[in-house]
Amino acid sequence: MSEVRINEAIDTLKQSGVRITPQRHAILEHLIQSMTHPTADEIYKSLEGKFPNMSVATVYNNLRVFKEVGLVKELTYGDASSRFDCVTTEHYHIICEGCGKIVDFHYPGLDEVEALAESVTGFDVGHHRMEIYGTCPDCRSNKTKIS
Amino acid sequence: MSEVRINEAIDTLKQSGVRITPQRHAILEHLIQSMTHPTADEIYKSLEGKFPNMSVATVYNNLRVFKEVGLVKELTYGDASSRFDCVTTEHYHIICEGCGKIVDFHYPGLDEVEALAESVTGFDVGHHRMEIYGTCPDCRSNKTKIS
DNA sequence: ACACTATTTATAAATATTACAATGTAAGAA
DNA sequence: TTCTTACATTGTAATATTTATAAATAGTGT
Repeated sequence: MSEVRINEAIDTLKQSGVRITPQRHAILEHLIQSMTHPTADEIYKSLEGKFPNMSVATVYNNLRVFKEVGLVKELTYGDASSRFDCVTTEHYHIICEGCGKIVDFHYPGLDEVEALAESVTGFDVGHHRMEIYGTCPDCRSNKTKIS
Repeated sequence: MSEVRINEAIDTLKQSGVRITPQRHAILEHLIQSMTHPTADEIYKSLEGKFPNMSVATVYNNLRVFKEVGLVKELTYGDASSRFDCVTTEHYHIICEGCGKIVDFHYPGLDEVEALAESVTGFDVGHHRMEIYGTCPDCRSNKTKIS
């Protein structure tokens, strides 16, 4: 279960010399257990019960720490809030333009494209980002009902 | 030259029933001629000379109009300013993590990935976004000099 | 136990973008 | 042409996300 994954994550943190505070544990737990890709504010709000006087800054700080260690990826969306994704296996995201839902889907990894880009542009390639946009089944059926 | 492309873009706008104001013409011209992918603020600043009392809001408004017509794509980067890219041929971007430079590079288009995502998730796929991150030749040579 | 460092908190600040009301401008009808 | 109406622009205020900072707190090692 997610127990295992939390412990793995904590080990990773310890190995990087990051202290495990109660707040960090809770944020990590929330990230791993929630199947959504929460925003910083969603995490903050969902932990208000357990930590009535936790600060939003703490959430942001620790998400940055997790990012630096490589446990978490930030998905940026312009003016809107970033969403945070606990990195486990290699996967991409498909995003519903109707309701904003984000669904994971697996794909081999676009190594070819990286290689080509590298040779064409002379860059040293580090990583890439890919997202697919569309309409999820729920939103599609809602649309057809209306029309 | 870019003359042609500007006229094509203006035709597209006219066909969509969008008025061609001096400001719109200038923003469009700047987008097409500049090989960079400017931010709204960069466009605003670069047109201050010609239009001393143009408002930033005008730039944002018209970029939205251009986006709706499909002439322009917005590249969002979290908290940082969005950049705007005049859509011409199908291409992707490689972005330098050192200096922020964005370089275009052409690639066949990831139709396969879209198809797979569609069948796996049940979404109706509309479009996708892909970006590659790395270090550009300039930044790489700067780094080696220092070390 | 003590000194030192990392972390959290609370608040203020920075920044990008949007909303809104007022003014200006262009296109069509009379 | 002149009136009317709809669209554009301007200027400013508001919103929202994220970061910076300083003070308070907790944890670690000697």
